[in-house]
Amino acid sequence: MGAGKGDAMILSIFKDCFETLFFKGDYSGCSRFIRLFADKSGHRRLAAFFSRDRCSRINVLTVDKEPGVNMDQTYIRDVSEHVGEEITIKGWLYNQRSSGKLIFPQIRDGSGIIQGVVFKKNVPERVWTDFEGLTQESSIIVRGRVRADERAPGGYELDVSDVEVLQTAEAYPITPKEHGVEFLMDHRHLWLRSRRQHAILTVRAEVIRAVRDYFDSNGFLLMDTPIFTPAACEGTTTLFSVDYFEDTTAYLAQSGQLYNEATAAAFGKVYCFGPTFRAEKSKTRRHLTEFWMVEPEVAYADLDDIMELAEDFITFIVHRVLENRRKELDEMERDISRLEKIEPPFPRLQYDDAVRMLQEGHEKGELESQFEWGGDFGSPDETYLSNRFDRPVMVHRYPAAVKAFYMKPDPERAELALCVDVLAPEGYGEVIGGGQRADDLAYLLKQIHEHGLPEDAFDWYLDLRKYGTFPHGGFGMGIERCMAWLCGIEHIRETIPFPRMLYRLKP
RNA sequence: UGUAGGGUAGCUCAGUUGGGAGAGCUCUUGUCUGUUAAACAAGAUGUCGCGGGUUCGAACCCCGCCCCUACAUCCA
Repeated sequence: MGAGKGDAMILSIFKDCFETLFFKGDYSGCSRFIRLFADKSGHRRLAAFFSRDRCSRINVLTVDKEPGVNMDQTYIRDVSEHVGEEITIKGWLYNQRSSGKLIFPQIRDGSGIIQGVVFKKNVPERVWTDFEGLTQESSIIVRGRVRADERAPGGYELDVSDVEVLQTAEAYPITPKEHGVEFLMDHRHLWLRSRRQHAILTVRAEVIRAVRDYFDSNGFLLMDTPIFTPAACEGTTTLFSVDYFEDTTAYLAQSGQLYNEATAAAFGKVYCFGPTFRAEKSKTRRHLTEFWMVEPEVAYADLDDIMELAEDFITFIVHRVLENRRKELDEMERDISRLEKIEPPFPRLQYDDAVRMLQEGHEKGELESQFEWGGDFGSPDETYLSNRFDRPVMVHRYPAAVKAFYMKPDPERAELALCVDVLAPEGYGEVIGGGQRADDLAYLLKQIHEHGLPEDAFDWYLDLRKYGTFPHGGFGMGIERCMAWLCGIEHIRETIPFPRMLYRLKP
Protein backbone atom coordinates (compact mmCIF):
# COMPACT_ATOMS: atom_id res chain seq x y z
CA MET A 1 0.00 0.00 0.00
CA GLY A 2 1.33 3.42 -0.90
CA ALA A 3 2.06 5.75 1.97
CA GLY A 4 -0.32 8.41 0.68
CA LYS A 5 -3.25 6.03 0.42
CA GLY A 6 -2.67 4.82 3.97
CA ASP A 7 -2.72 8.36 5.24
CA ALA A 8 -5.93 9.14 3.38
CA MET A 9 -7.55 6.14 5.06
CA ILE A 10 -6.41 7.19 8.51
CA LEU A 11 -7.57 10.74 7.95
CA SER A 12 -11.01 9.53 6.98
CA ILE A 13 -11.21 7.44 10.17
CA PHE A 14 -10.37 10.53 12.21
CA LYS A 15 -12.96 12.63 10.47
CA ASP A 16 -15.61 10.04 11.22
CA CYS A 17 -14.64 9.79 14.86
CA PHE A 18 -14.12 13.33 15.96
CA GLU A 19 -16.37 16.26 15.28
CA THR A 20 -14.10 18.57 17.19
CA LEU A 21 -11.04 17.67 15.20
CA PHE A 22 -9.91 19.81 12.37
CA PHE A 23 -7.15 19.28 9.91
CA LYS A 24 -4.65 21.57 8.37
CA GLY A 25 -1.60 21.13 6.27
CA ASP A 26 -0.38 18.47 3.95
CA TYR A 27 0.20 14.97 5.20
CA SER A 28 0.89 13.32 1.89
CA GLY A 29 3.84 11.00 2.01
CA CYS A 30 4.28 10.93 5.78
CA SER A 31 3.66 7.32 6.68
CA ARG A 32 4.92 7.28 10.25
CA PHE A 33 4.26 10.70 11.67
CA ILE A 34 1.03 12.59 11.46
CA ARG A 35 0.55 15.87 13.16
CA LEU A 36 -3.01 16.78 14.07
CA PHE A 37 -4.43 20.01 15.30
CA ALA A 38 -7.25 19.65 17.78
CA ASP A 39 -8.88 21.65 20.50
CA LYS A 40 -8.79 20.34 24.11
CA SER A 41 -11.74 18.04 23.70
CA GLY A 42 -10.33 16.56 20.50
CA HIS A 43 -6.98 16.18 22.20
CA ARG A 44 -8.43 14.02 24.98
CA ARG A 45 -10.40 11.86 22.58
CA LEU A 46 -7.36 11.36 20.35
CA ALA A 47 -5.40 10.15 23.35
CA ALA A 48 -8.15 7.66 24.11
CA PHE A 49 -8.26 6.58 20.49
CA PHE A 50 -4.59 5.75 20.38
CA SER A 51 -4.54 4.07 23.75
CA ARG A 52 -6.78 1.44 22.17
CA ASP A 53 -3.83 0.67 19.92
CA ARG A 54 -5.75 0.97 16.70
CA CYS A 55 -2.90 2.59 14.85
CA SER A 56 0.15 1.81 16.91
CA ARG A 57 2.58 2.37 14.08
CA ILE A 58 1.45 5.96 13.74
CA ASN A 59 3.14 8.48 15.97
CA VAL A 60 0.64 11.25 16.54
CA LEU A 61 1.43 14.62 17.97
CA THR A 62 -1.39 16.90 18.91
CA VAL A 63 -1.12 20.61 19.39
CA ASP A 64 -3.68 23.33 19.86
CA LYS A 65 -3.04 25.08 16.58
CA GLU A 66 -0.80 25.09 13.54
CA PRO A 67 2.55 26.45 14.73
CA GLY A 68 3.59 29.82 13.36
CA VAL A 69 0.13 30.80 12.20
CA ASN A 70 -2.40 33.04 13.91
CA MET A 71 -5.66 31.36 14.87
CA ASP A 72 -7.59 33.87 12.78
CA GLN A 73 -5.78 33.07 9.51
CA THR A 74 -6.97 30.48 7.02
CA TYR A 75 -4.84 29.25 4.16
CA ILE A 76 -6.40 29.16 0.73
CA ARG A 77 -5.50 25.47 0.27
CA ASP A 78 -7.85 24.71 3.19
CA VAL A 79 -10.91 26.71 2.08
CA SER A 80 -12.84 23.58 1.08
CA GLU A 81 -13.04 22.75 4.80
CA HIS A 82 -14.56 26.14 5.59
CA VAL A 83 -17.54 26.42 3.25
CA GLY A 84 -20.15 28.71 4.77
CA GLU A 85 -17.69 30.12 7.31
CA GLU A 86 -16.34 33.64 7.64
CA ILE A 87 -12.55 33.44 7.26
CA THR A 88 -9.51 35.71 7.01
CA ILE A 89 -6.96 35.40 4.24
CA LYS A 90 -3.61 37.15 4.42
CA GLY A 91 -1.90 37.55 1.10
CA TRP A 92 -1.47 39.54 -2.07
CA LEU A 93 -3.64 40.65 -4.96
CA TYR A 94 -2.78 38.38 -7.88
CA ASN A 95 -5.01 40.00 -10.47
CA GLN A 96 -8.30 41.86 -10.54
CA ARG A 97 -11.17 42.13 -13.01
CA SER A 98 -14.09 44.43 -12.61
CA SER A 99 -17.48 44.82 -14.16
CA GLY A 100 -19.34 47.90 -13.05
CA LYS A 101 -20.61 47.31 -9.55
CA LEU A 102 -18.71 44.04 -9.27
CA ILE A 103 -15.02 43.41 -8.61
CA PHE A 104 -13.36 40.00 -8.82
CA PRO A 105 -10.05 40.15 -6.98
CA GLN A 106 -7.87 37.08 -7.25
CA ILE A 107 -6.06 36.67 -3.95
CA ARG A 108 -3.02 34.47 -3.40
CA ASP A 109 -1.35 33.59 -0.10
CA GLY A 110 1.38 31.15 -1.12
CA SER A 111 -0.84 28.11 -0.60
CA GLY A 112 -3.19 28.83 -3.47
CA ILE A 113 -5.29 31.38 -5.30
CA ILE A 114 -8.94 32.16 -4.61
CA GLN A 115 -11.29 34.49 -6.40
CA GLY A 116 -13.08 37.03 -4.26
CA VAL A 117 -16.36 38.68 -5.12
CA VAL A 118 -17.00 42.27 -4.07
CA PHE A 119 -20.54 43.59 -4.65
CA LYS A 120 -20.72 47.33 -4.34
CA LYS A 121 -24.13 47.13 -2.71
CA ASN A 122 -23.06 44.57 -0.09
CA VAL A 123 -19.95 46.21 1.32
CA PRO A 124 -19.18 49.50 3.05
CA GLU A 125 -18.08 52.25 0.65
CA ARG A 126 -14.56 52.20 2.11
CA VAL A 127 -14.13 48.52 1.20
CA TRP A 128 -15.32 49.21 -2.35
CA THR A 129 -12.96 52.15 -2.89
CA ASP A 130 -10.09 50.22 -1.29
CA PHE A 131 -10.49 47.48 -3.89
CA GLU A 132 -10.88 50.00 -6.70
CA GLY A 133 -7.50 51.47 -5.78
CA LEU A 134 -5.65 48.16 -5.45
CA THR A 135 -2.74 47.39 -7.77
CA GLN A 136 -1.34 44.01 -8.71
CA GLU A 137 0.62 42.40 -5.83
CA SER A 138 -0.63 44.82 -3.18
CA SER A 139 -0.47 43.15 0.24
CA ILE A 140 -3.93 42.72 1.75
CA ILE A 141 -5.82 41.01 4.54
CA VAL A 142 -9.27 39.99 3.32
CA ARG A 143 -12.27 38.82 5.31
CA GLY A 144 -15.19 37.00 3.77
CA ARG A 145 -17.44 33.97 3.61
CA VAL A 146 -16.42 30.86 1.65
CA ARG A 147 -18.85 29.60 -0.98
CA ALA A 148 -18.57 26.81 -3.53
CA ASP A 149 -19.20 28.20 -7.01
CA GLU A 150 -18.70 26.54 -10.37
CA ARG A 151 -18.04 29.86 -12.07
CA ALA A 152 -14.94 30.50 -9.97
CA PRO A 153 -11.52 29.20 -10.98
CA GLY A 154 -10.69 26.62 -8.32
CA GLY A 155 -14.32 25.95 -7.45
CA TYR A 156 -14.50 28.15 -4.35
CA GLU A 157 -15.15 31.83 -3.91
CA LEU A 158 -14.84 34.33 -1.14
CA ASP A 159 -17.75 36.73 -0.65
CA VAL A 160 -15.69 39.63 0.58
CA SER A 161 -16.93 41.62 3.56
CA ASP A 162 -13.83 43.56 4.57
CA VAL A 163 -10.28 44.35 3.50
CA GLU A 164 -7.21 45.81 5.15
CA VAL A 165 -4.65 47.22 2.72
CA LEU A 166 -1.12 46.86 4.10
CA GLN A 167 0.50 48.39 1.05
CA THR A 168 -0.66 49.50 -2.36
CA ALA A 169 2.11 48.05 -4.51
CA GLU A 170 4.02 50.11 -7.05
CA ALA A 171 3.43 49.28 -10.71
CA TYR A 172 4.27 45.56 -10.85
CA PRO A 173 6.69 44.66 -13.65
CA ILE A 174 5.33 41.17 -14.38
CA THR A 175 1.91 41.63 -15.92
CA PRO A 176 -0.36 38.71 -16.77
CA LYS A 177 0.90 38.86 -20.36
CA GLU A 178 3.82 37.59 -22.36
CA HIS A 179 7.38 38.28 -21.28
CA GLY A 180 10.78 37.35 -22.63
CA VAL A 181 13.32 35.13 -20.90
CA GLU A 182 15.80 37.86 -20.07
CA PHE A 183 13.18 40.09 -18.49
CA LEU A 184 11.75 37.25 -16.42
CA MET A 185 15.19 36.09 -15.28
CA ASP A 186 16.06 39.64 -14.22
CA HIS A 187 12.86 39.58 -12.14
CA ARG A 188 13.26 36.01 -10.87
CA HIS A 189 12.58 37.20 -7.30
CA LEU A 190 9.10 38.31 -8.43
CA TRP A 191 8.58 35.66 -11.11
CA LEU A 192 8.44 33.04 -8.35
CA ARG A 193 4.99 34.37 -7.43
CA SER A 194 3.40 33.38 -10.71
CA ARG A 195 1.31 30.21 -11.07
CA ARG A 196 3.63 28.16 -13.25
CA GLN A 197 6.76 28.87 -11.23
CA HIS A 198 4.82 28.18 -8.04
CA ALA A 199 3.76 24.80 -9.39
CA ILE A 200 7.26 23.88 -10.57
CA LEU A 201 8.94 24.71 -7.28
CA THR A 202 6.23 22.90 -5.34
CA VAL A 203 7.07 19.78 -7.35
CA ARG A 204 10.77 20.39 -6.65
CA ALA A 205 10.12 20.30 -2.91
CA GLU A 206 8.18 17.06 -3.42
CA VAL A 207 11.01 15.49 -5.43
CA ILE A 208 13.56 16.44 -2.78
CA ARG A 209 11.36 15.01 -0.05
CA ALA A 210 10.94 11.82 -2.08
CA VAL A 211 14.72 11.55 -2.48
CA ARG A 212 15.25 11.81 1.26
CA ASP A 213 12.38 9.48 2.11
CA TYR A 214 13.64 6.88 -0.33
CA PHE A 215 17.14 6.65 1.06
CA ASP A 216 16.16 7.18 4.69
CA SER A 217 13.67 4.33 4.52
CA ASN A 218 15.92 1.95 2.56
CA GLY A 219 18.77 1.63 5.01
CA PHE A 220 20.93 4.51 3.79
CA LEU A 221 22.56 6.92 6.19
CA LEU A 222 22.94 10.60 5.32
CA MET A 223 26.61 11.64 5.20
CA ASP A 224 27.20 15.28 4.40
CA THR A 225 30.35 15.67 2.34
CA PRO A 226 32.43 18.85 2.32
CA ILE A 227 31.84 21.74 -0.04
CA PHE A 228 35.35 23.16 0.40
CA THR A 229 37.67 20.61 -1.13
CA PRO A 230 41.44 20.66 -1.54
CA ALA A 231 41.70 19.53 -5.17
CA ALA A 232 39.94 18.16 -8.18
CA CYS A 233 37.88 15.04 -7.64
CA GLU A 234 37.80 14.10 -11.27
CA GLY A 235 40.44 16.39 -12.66
CA THR A 236 38.90 17.03 -16.05
CA THR A 237 36.08 19.41 -15.24
CA THR A 238 36.72 22.94 -14.15
CA LEU A 239 36.34 23.96 -10.55
CA PHE A 240 35.46 27.20 -8.82
CA SER A 241 38.29 28.34 -6.61
CA VAL A 242 38.06 30.47 -3.48
CA ASP A 243 40.64 31.97 -1.17
CA TYR A 244 41.02 29.81 1.90
CA PHE A 245 42.77 32.05 4.41
CA GLU A 246 46.36 33.00 3.62
CA ASP A 247 48.15 31.35 0.73
CA THR A 248 45.69 28.50 0.29
CA THR A 249 43.16 27.87 -2.45
CA ALA A 250 40.07 25.76 -1.88
CA TYR A 251 37.73 24.45 -4.55
CA LEU A 252 33.97 24.13 -4.41
CA ALA A 253 32.85 20.51 -4.51
CA GLN A 254 31.83 19.04 -7.83
CA SER A 255 30.91 15.70 -6.28
CA GLY A 256 30.78 14.07 -2.87
CA GLN A 257 31.54 10.67 -4.27
CA LEU A 258 35.14 10.16 -3.22
CA TYR A 259 34.25 11.12 0.34
CA ASN A 260 31.25 8.82 0.27
CA GLU A 261 33.49 5.91 -0.69
CA ALA A 262 35.14 6.52 2.68
CA THR A 263 31.83 6.80 4.55
CA ALA A 264 30.50 3.69 2.78
CA ALA A 265 33.39 1.73 4.28
CA ALA A 266 32.33 3.07 7.67
CA PHE A 267 28.51 2.86 7.38
CA GLY A 268 27.72 0.49 4.51
CA LYS A 269 24.97 2.33 2.65
CA VAL A 270 25.25 6.10 2.57
CA TYR A 271 24.11 9.10 0.56
CA CYS A 272 24.99 12.73 0.35
CA PHE A 273 22.74 15.45 -0.97
CA GLY A 274 23.75 19.03 -1.46
CA PRO A 275 24.78 21.76 -3.84
CA THR A 276 27.41 20.96 -6.44
CA PHE A 277 29.51 23.43 -8.40
CA ARG A 278 30.88 23.14 -11.90
CA ALA A 279 32.73 25.96 -13.61
CA GLU A 280 32.14 24.54 -17.08
CA LYS A 281 31.56 27.25 -19.63
CA SER A 282 28.57 25.53 -21.09
CA LYS A 283 25.40 27.46 -21.67
CA THR A 284 22.73 25.03 -22.70
CA ARG A 285 19.26 24.29 -21.42
CA ARG A 286 20.71 21.39 -19.39
CA HIS A 287 23.43 23.21 -17.43
CA LEU A 288 23.72 25.20 -14.23
CA THR A 289 26.95 26.18 -12.48
CA GLU A 290 25.34 25.43 -9.12
CA PHE A 291 22.97 22.50 -8.91
CA TRP A 292 21.79 19.92 -6.40
CA MET A 293 22.97 16.37 -6.63
CA VAL A 294 22.12 13.29 -4.58
CA GLU A 295 24.74 10.56 -4.49
CA PRO A 296 24.19 7.14 -2.90
CA GLU A 297 27.16 4.83 -2.37
CA VAL A 298 26.78 1.18 -1.43
CA ALA A 299 29.44 -1.13 -0.01
CA TYR A 300 29.67 -4.54 -1.66
CA ALA A 301 27.40 -3.49 -4.54
CA ASP A 302 28.27 -4.39 -8.12
CA LEU A 303 27.14 -2.70 -11.32
CA ASP A 304 23.93 -4.72 -11.55
CA ASP A 305 23.03 -3.75 -7.99
CA ILE A 306 23.60 -0.10 -8.81
CA MET A 307 21.42 -0.28 -11.93
CA GLU A 308 18.65 -1.92 -9.94
CA LEU A 309 18.94 0.80 -7.29
CA ALA A 310 18.76 3.57 -9.88
CA GLU A 311 15.72 2.00 -11.50
CA ASP A 312 13.87 1.55 -8.21
CA PHE A 313 14.82 5.05 -7.04
CA ILE A 314 13.57 6.79 -10.18
CA THR A 315 10.36 4.80 -10.15
CA PHE A 316 9.75 5.78 -6.53
CA ILE A 317 10.18 9.48 -7.31
CA VAL A 318 7.88 9.35 -10.33
CA HIS A 319 5.20 7.52 -8.34
CA ARG A 320 5.43 9.99 -5.47
CA VAL A 321 5.10 13.02 -7.72
CA LEU A 322 2.17 11.48 -9.60
CA GLU A 323 0.50 10.65 -6.32
CA ASN A 324 0.97 13.96 -4.52
CA ARG A 325 1.50 16.65 -7.15
CA ARG A 326 -0.92 15.85 -9.93
CA LYS A 327 -2.55 19.27 -9.52
CA GLU A 328 0.77 21.02 -10.09
CA LEU A 329 1.59 18.82 -13.09
CA ASP A 330 -1.80 19.73 -14.57
CA GLU A 331 -1.14 23.39 -13.84
CA MET A 332 1.98 23.26 -16.02
CA GLU A 333 0.18 21.12 -18.62
CA ARG A 334 2.50 18.15 -18.29
CA ASP A 335 1.50 15.10 -20.37
CA ILE A 336 1.04 12.78 -17.40
CA SER A 337 0.57 9.67 -19.54
CA ARG A 338 4.29 9.83 -20.34
CA LEU A 339 5.11 9.58 -16.63
CA GLU A 340 2.56 6.85 -15.96
CA LYS A 341 4.55 4.56 -18.25
CA ILE A 342 7.58 4.72 -15.94
CA GLU A 343 7.70 1.23 -14.40
CA PRO A 344 10.55 -1.22 -13.98
CA PRO A 345 12.28 -2.86 -15.66
CA PHE A 346 14.10 -0.08 -17.51
CA PRO A 347 15.85 -1.18 -20.69
CA ARG A 348 19.54 -1.96 -20.18
CA LEU A 349 21.63 -1.16 -23.21
CA GLN A 350 25.30 -2.05 -23.56
CA TYR A 351 27.41 0.74 -25.02
CA ASP A 352 28.24 -1.56 -27.97
CA ASP A 353 24.54 -1.97 -28.76
CA ALA A 354 23.88 1.73 -28.29
CA VAL A 355 26.62 2.49 -30.81
CA ARG A 356 25.05 0.02 -33.25
CA MET A 357 21.69 1.77 -32.74
CA LEU A 358 23.23 5.17 -33.48
CA GLN A 359 24.93 3.87 -36.61
CA GLU A 360 21.66 2.38 -37.87
CA GLY A 361 20.00 5.72 -37.12
CA HIS A 362 22.59 7.42 -39.26
CA GLU A 363 22.10 4.97 -42.13
CA LYS A 364 18.35 5.55 -42.00
CA GLY A 365 18.98 9.27 -42.15
CA GLU A 366 17.40 9.85 -38.71
CA LEU A 367 20.67 11.01 -37.22
CA GLU A 368 22.95 13.55 -38.81
CA SER A 369 26.34 12.62 -37.41
CA GLN A 370 28.19 9.33 -37.94
CA PHE A 371 29.11 7.78 -34.60
CA GLU A 372 32.37 5.87 -34.14
CA TRP A 373 32.89 3.27 -31.38
CA GLY A 374 35.07 4.66 -28.63
CA GLY A 375 33.67 8.15 -28.17
CA ASP A 376 31.29 9.56 -25.61
CA PHE A 377 27.79 10.33 -26.76
CA GLY A 378 26.98 13.86 -27.78
CA SER A 379 23.72 15.52 -26.93
CA PRO A 380 21.95 14.61 -30.23
CA ASP A 381 23.07 10.99 -29.74
CA GLU A 382 21.56 10.83 -26.25
CA THR A 383 18.33 12.33 -27.54
CA TYR A 384 18.16 9.78 -30.34
CA LEU A 385 18.73 6.87 -27.96
CA SER A 386 16.23 8.04 -25.36
CA ASN A 387 13.57 8.54 -28.03
CA ARG A 388 13.77 4.81 -28.89
CA PHE A 389 12.20 3.99 -25.49
CA ASP A 390 9.21 5.10 -23.44
CA ARG A 391 11.05 4.85 -20.13
CA PRO A 392 14.54 5.78 -18.89
CA VAL A 393 17.25 3.79 -20.64
CA MET A 394 20.34 2.58 -18.82
CA VAL A 395 23.44 2.58 -21.01
CA HIS A 396 26.26 0.61 -19.41
CA ARG A 397 29.89 -0.41 -20.03
CA TYR A 398 31.29 2.61 -21.86
CA PRO A 399 34.90 2.56 -23.04
CA ALA A 400 37.04 3.18 -19.95
CA ALA A 401 38.99 5.83 -21.86
CA VAL A 402 36.05 8.30 -21.93
CA LYS A 403 35.12 7.83 -18.28
CA ALA A 404 36.53 9.00 -14.95
CA PHE A 405 39.69 7.47 -13.51
CA TYR A 406 37.96 5.75 -10.58
CA MET A 407 35.71 3.46 -12.68
CA LYS A 408 36.31 -0.28 -12.29
CA PRO A 409 37.26 -2.01 -15.53
CA ASP A 410 35.08 -4.88 -16.73
CA PRO A 411 36.94 -8.09 -15.81
CA GLU A 412 35.74 -9.67 -19.06
CA ARG A 413 36.76 -6.79 -21.30
CA ALA A 414 39.31 -4.51 -19.69
CA GLU A 415 38.74 -1.73 -22.22
CA LEU A 416 35.22 -1.20 -20.82
CA ALA A 417 34.26 0.50 -17.55
CA LEU A 418 31.60 -0.90 -15.22
CA CYS A 419 29.58 2.29 -15.41
CA VAL A 420 26.03 3.30 -16.23
CA ASP A 421 24.34 6.45 -17.48
CA VAL A 422 20.60 6.77 -17.17
CA LEU A 423 19.07 8.78 -19.99
CA ALA A 424 15.67 10.30 -19.26
CA PRO A 425 12.92 9.91 -21.87
CA GLU A 426 11.81 12.67 -24.23
CA GLY A 427 15.33 13.89 -24.87
CA TYR A 428 15.99 15.24 -21.38
CA GLY A 429 19.43 13.67 -21.38
CA GLU A 430 21.58 12.14 -18.68
CA VAL A 431 19.94 12.33 -15.27
CA ILE A 432 22.10 9.74 -13.55
CA GLY A 433 25.74 8.78 -13.95
CA GLY A 434 27.44 6.15 -11.86
CA GLY A 435 28.84 2.66 -11.63
CA GLN A 436 31.18 0.39 -9.79
CA ARG A 437 34.39 1.87 -8.39
CA ALA A 438 37.91 0.59 -8.95
CA ASP A 439 38.93 -1.25 -5.81
CA ASP A 440 42.44 -2.36 -6.81
CA LEU A 441 45.23 -0.14 -5.50
CA ALA A 442 47.67 -0.80 -8.34
CA TYR A 443 45.04 -0.09 -11.00
CA LEU A 444 43.96 3.15 -9.33
CA LEU A 445 47.56 4.35 -9.06
CA LYS A 446 48.05 3.64 -12.73
CA GLN A 447 44.84 5.56 -13.60
CA ILE A 448 45.85 8.55 -11.48
CA HIS A 449 49.18 8.75 -13.27
CA GLU A 450 47.65 8.30 -16.71
CA HIS A 451 45.13 11.07 -16.03
CA GLY A 452 47.94 13.35 -14.89
CA LEU A 453 46.50 13.75 -11.38
CA PRO A 454 48.64 14.58 -8.33
CA GLU A 455 49.05 11.37 -6.36
CA ASP A 456 49.53 13.10 -3.01
CA ALA A 457 46.09 14.74 -3.26
CA PHE A 458 44.56 11.27 -3.33
CA ASP A 459 46.55 9.63 -0.57
CA TRP A 460 43.55 9.39 1.72
CA TYR A 461 41.43 7.99 -1.11
CA LEU A 462 44.06 5.35 -1.87
CA ASP A 463 44.05 4.38 1.81
CA LEU A 464 40.58 2.96 1.23
CA ARG A 465 42.22 0.40 -1.08
CA LYS A 466 44.89 -0.41 1.49
CA TYR A 467 42.75 -1.00 4.54
CA GLY A 468 40.12 -3.55 3.64
CA THR A 469 39.35 -2.77 0.04
CA PHE A 470 35.88 -3.83 -1.04
CA PRO A 471 33.69 -3.84 -4.13
CA HIS A 472 31.34 -0.85 -4.10
CA GLY A 473 29.48 1.51 -6.32
CA GLY A 474 26.97 4.32 -6.50
CA PHE A 475 25.61 7.07 -8.67
CA GLY A 476 24.79 10.76 -8.77
CA MET A 477 21.46 12.21 -9.81
CA GLY A 478 21.02 15.85 -10.73
CA ILE A 479 17.83 17.12 -9.13
CA GLU A 480 17.26 19.85 -11.69
CA ARG A 481 17.61 17.59 -14.72
CA CYS A 482 15.29 15.10 -13.12
CA MET A 483 12.88 17.99 -12.45
CA ALA A 484 13.05 19.26 -16.03
CA TRP A 485 12.06 15.80 -17.24
CA LEU A 486 9.30 15.24 -14.66
CA CYS A 487 7.75 18.64 -15.30
CA GLY A 488 8.36 18.67 -19.05
CA ILE A 489 10.24 21.98 -18.84
CA GLU A 490 12.32 23.22 -21.76
CA HIS A 491 15.08 24.81 -19.70
CA ILE A 492 16.61 23.69 -16.43
CA ARG A 493 16.77 27.29 -15.13
CA GLU A 494 13.10 27.17 -14.10
CA THR A 495 13.58 24.14 -11.84
CA ILE A 496 15.53 25.94 -9.08
CA PRO A 497 14.46 29.11 -7.26
CA PHE A 498 17.54 31.16 -8.15
CA PRO A 499 19.55 29.57 -10.97
CA ARG A 500 23.27 30.20 -11.21
CA MET A 501 24.47 30.07 -14.78
CA LEU A 502 27.33 31.20 -16.93
CA TYR A 503 26.72 34.98 -17.13
CA ARG A 504 23.97 34.99 -14.51
CA LEU A 505 24.65 35.56 -10.84
CA LYS A 506 21.74 37.90 -10.05
CA PRO A 507 19.24 37.99 -8.46
C1' U B 1 35.42 29.16 -26.92
C1' G B 2 32.87 28.30 -31.86
C1' U B 3 28.35 28.74 -35.22
C1' A B 4 23.59 31.09 -36.02
C1' G B 5 19.86 34.64 -34.62
C1' G B 6 18.69 39.00 -31.87
C1' G B 7 18.93 44.20 -28.90
C1' U B 8 13.20 49.79 -31.18
C1' A B 9 7.89 52.61 -25.41
C1' G B 10 7.33 49.57 -18.68
C1' C B 11 6.32 44.43 -21.54
C1' U B 12 5.89 41.55 -26.41
C1' C B 13 7.14 42.96 -31.10
C1' A B 14 6.49 45.35 -36.44
C1' G B 15 9.40 48.82 -39.06
C1' U B 16 13.59 47.90 -47.28
C1' U B 17 15.40 51.72 -52.53
C1' G B 18 18.38 55.64 -46.45
C1' G B 19 13.92 60.91 -45.66
C1' G B 20 7.66 61.61 -41.01
C1' A B 21 9.31 56.19 -34.73
C1' G B 22 4.65 52.57 -34.85
C1' A B 23 0.96 48.37 -33.04
C1' G B 24 -0.97 45.31 -29.07
C1' C B 25 -0.66 44.93 -23.89
C1' U B 26 0.54 47.45 -19.10
C1' C B 27 -0.83 52.32 -16.96
C1' U B 28 -4.64 56.68 -16.35
C1' U B 29 -9.96 58.21 -17.07
C1' G B 30 -15.01 56.70 -18.29
C1' U B 31 -19.28 52.77 -19.26
C1' C B 32 -21.17 47.86 -17.73
C1' U B 33 -24.12 43.24 -11.37
C1' G B 34 -20.51 37.12 -13.17
C1' U B 35 -15.47 38.62 -14.83
C1' U B 36 -12.04 34.00 -16.53
C1' A B 37 -5.15 37.11 -19.96
C1' A B 38 -12.96 40.47 -19.47
C1' A B 39 -15.02 43.93 -23.21
C1' C B 40 -15.79 48.87 -25.26
C1' A B 41 -14.30 54.36 -25.63
C1' A B 42 -10.52 58.12 -24.81
C1' G B 43 -5.53 59.46 -23.15
C1' A B 44 -0.12 59.05 -21.62
C1' U B 45 4.77 56.63 -22.98
C1' G B 46 11.18 56.70 -26.62
C1' U B 47 19.35 57.59 -25.28
C1' C B 48 15.91 52.84 -31.77
C1' G B 49 22.26 48.57 -26.88
C1' C B 50 27.13 51.80 -26.76
C1' G B 51 31.08 54.32 -29.63
C1' G B 52 32.91 55.72 -34.31
C1' G B 53 32.35 56.12 -39.78
C1' U B 54 29.76 56.84 -44.82
C1' U B 55 25.80 60.42 -46.31
C1' C B 56 22.56 66.66 -47.37
C1' G B 57 20.09 62.99 -44.17
C1' A B 58 21.06 56.52 -40.52
C1' A B 59 16.60 52.37 -36.35
C1' C B 60 18.09 50.85 -41.50
C1' C B 61 24.69 50.75 -44.73
C1' C B 62 30.18 49.94 -42.77
C1' C B 63 33.83 49.08 -38.44
C1' G B 64 34.66 48.15 -33.18
C1' C B 65 32.63 46.95 -28.43
C1' C B 66 28.77 45.33 -24.85
C1' C B 67 24.56 42.29 -23.78
C1' C B 68 20.85 38.33 -24.73
C1' U B 69 19.06 33.60 -27.00
C1' A B 70 19.65 28.72 -29.31
C1' C B 71 22.96 24.94 -30.59
C1' A B 72 27.85 22.61 -30.16
C1' U B 73 32.19 21.23 -26.78
C1' C B 74 31.81 19.64 -21.35
C1' C B 75 28.86 17.14 -17.91
C1' A B 76 24.39 15.70 -13.68
